[in-house]
Amino acid sequence: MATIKDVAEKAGVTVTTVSRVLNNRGYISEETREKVYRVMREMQYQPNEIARSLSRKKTMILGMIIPTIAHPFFAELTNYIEKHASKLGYKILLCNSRMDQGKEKEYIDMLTSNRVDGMFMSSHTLEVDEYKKLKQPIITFDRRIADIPYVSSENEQGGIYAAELLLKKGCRRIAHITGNLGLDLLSNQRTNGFVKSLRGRGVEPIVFELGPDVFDSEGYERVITELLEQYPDIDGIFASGDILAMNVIKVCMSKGIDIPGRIKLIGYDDIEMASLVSPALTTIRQPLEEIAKRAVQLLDGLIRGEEVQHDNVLPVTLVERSTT
Amino acid sequence: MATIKDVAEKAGVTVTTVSRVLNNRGYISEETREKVYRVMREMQYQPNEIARSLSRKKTMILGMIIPTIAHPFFAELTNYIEKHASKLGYKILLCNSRMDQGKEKEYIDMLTSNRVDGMFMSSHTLEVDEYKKLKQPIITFDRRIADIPYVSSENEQGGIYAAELLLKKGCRRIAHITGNLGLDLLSNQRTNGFVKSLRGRGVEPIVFELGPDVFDSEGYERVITELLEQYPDIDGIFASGDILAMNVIKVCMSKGIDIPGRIKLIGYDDIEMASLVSPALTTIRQPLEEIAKRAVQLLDGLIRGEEVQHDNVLPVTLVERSTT
DNA sequence: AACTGTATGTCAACCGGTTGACATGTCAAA
DNA sequence: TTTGACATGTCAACCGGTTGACATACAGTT
Repeated sequence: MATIKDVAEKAGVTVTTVSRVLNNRGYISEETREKVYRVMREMQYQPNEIARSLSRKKTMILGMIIPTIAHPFFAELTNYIEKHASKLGYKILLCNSRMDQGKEKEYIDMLTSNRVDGMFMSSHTLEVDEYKKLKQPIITFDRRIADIPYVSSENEQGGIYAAELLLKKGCRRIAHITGNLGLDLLSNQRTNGFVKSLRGRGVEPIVFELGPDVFDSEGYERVITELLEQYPDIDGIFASGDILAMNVIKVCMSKGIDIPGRIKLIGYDDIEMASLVSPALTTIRQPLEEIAKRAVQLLDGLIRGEEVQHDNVLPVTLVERSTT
Repeated sequence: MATIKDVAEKAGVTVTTVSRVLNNRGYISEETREKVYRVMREMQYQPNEIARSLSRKKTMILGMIIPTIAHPFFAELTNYIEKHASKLGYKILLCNSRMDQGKEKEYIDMLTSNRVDGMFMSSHTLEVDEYKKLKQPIITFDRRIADIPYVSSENEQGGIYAAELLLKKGCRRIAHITGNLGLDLLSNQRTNGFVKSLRGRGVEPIVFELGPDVFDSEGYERVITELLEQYPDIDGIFASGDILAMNVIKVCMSKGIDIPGRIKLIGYDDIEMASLVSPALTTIRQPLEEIAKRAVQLLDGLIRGEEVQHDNVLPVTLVERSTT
């Protein structure tokens, strides 16, 4: 690969001049500028970003730590993160923690070693102290950790919407299936809002919590089947994620339970798939692109050394389709 | 951030010794090794990978260029790529080309500038020559470009499986919906196999090709609706992707067309979602994890300067579910 | 004639590691 | 006593850029 020296020699100038052209600093005549650019093109010169990063102490790389990119929610989130980050010139290093503490820690160290300018954390398997130790700019999703700025959505309100809709539709025997509540995530507030709202109307929901290790369809199906067998009179279900809700549809189909006829179902997130499945899923929509955009703005702000807003809670909306 | 010099000073040794400890080279006494490690821990030292990369001329980073991570097929593929790449110590830089030539070119340049050790290309909007120019180790998916090693699956066989199943189920008025055939992808062979197989049995399929810009659900729906209205007597459809097939289900549902009653449907890929939707999708399964694993092995081989196999075509299987 | 703005060049330090060449010293085996 | 494996140190070049300090030279103003 050609280096800045090769370019300088061939163009008959010094590396300082080439560097000036490259970085638009100091005085450069139009003539020299063009000559340098021409030589660069001829030699197919690509400046070595590694060397630049080293001397500038800036990599323009951001780390994205998520449980798994295979999950549509994280895939869509990451998609928007990449979209908005690339507008500002940042690249994304992808890290799938697979809900494994060891992997998550390794990835954090790796990102630190690679001197990324900042990181997004959407996997939170570690202890709070582990995160507090980190000195790099960080934005978390759906989790408050000390003074790390976070982005989330009105989780409690989402739960309330779900409760109100199910009640309005006449459900009285209502269940809620949620991920592991032990992880101290803001998404647990969905459960709070839902339960509180129902109790306020005299309905005591059945809450089913997934184990910490349940993150695949088989696990979902097992839990859902169990729920339906244990409480055969259920007439409404609020699942804390769309994929989970789709599994509910699947299990109900296989058991001949009609949705929305016998059971009304509400999901959460509004991933693209939600409007594709049959019956189309009623769900609580998180503004994914807004969330991503905000997260990118915040992280960029932190990197620039600005003060940024600590709490960033975006509104959710009820999207009614065919499962209610 | 602490540097190797700080560590050396505090440990009372030279940077050479610390470097030796770090890289396990030369003679180091157990005593010194431990002392150095202890100091590293105390100072929370993380070696600067940027500096290492610069001097070693190796970044251990791989680029992954795909149309969009929001599409479940690419999300799952990327997931497995990351899984297997990380086992070998590689990290993944994520690049969404969004089917835009400009973006794809920018990303290739960016990856070159960042001196990634190799790249996976699953977005192919550029001219063949653009790819041939590249000197880095590259693996492509589903496209043959000169002597760049590629991984794909038995696309033609997949098409044949689909044709045979539809015929066996009694379909006679058969349609095929496929992505843009102009892109010179191996996946176009699905169409070849399908069409050839049907013709061999005296059935002439209706082939609907998506425009080069169609890559969203609305576009899909429009085309599918058009197809169904233009040919109301269709009794079998082979869609060249599962997401596309799910859109077919959606449109049929909305038009009151029963699947598999009136129309039998086969998808392609077998993404996770395929078994989740209702009715569960009959599809041609690509061995995604195997494909990813092979691609990682190949790229790693190229990076190590080994000779690797040029053609890597993995078997597909028919997965029969409820849409046929 | 003195000054100023523009356009380059020269030189060298720096970013934070890696690595090779070579020197020195210890200790145990031959 | 010699030899050689082991353990560390010293020194400096190198990876490929960035950047500041300073020098030189020319053209146009005042």
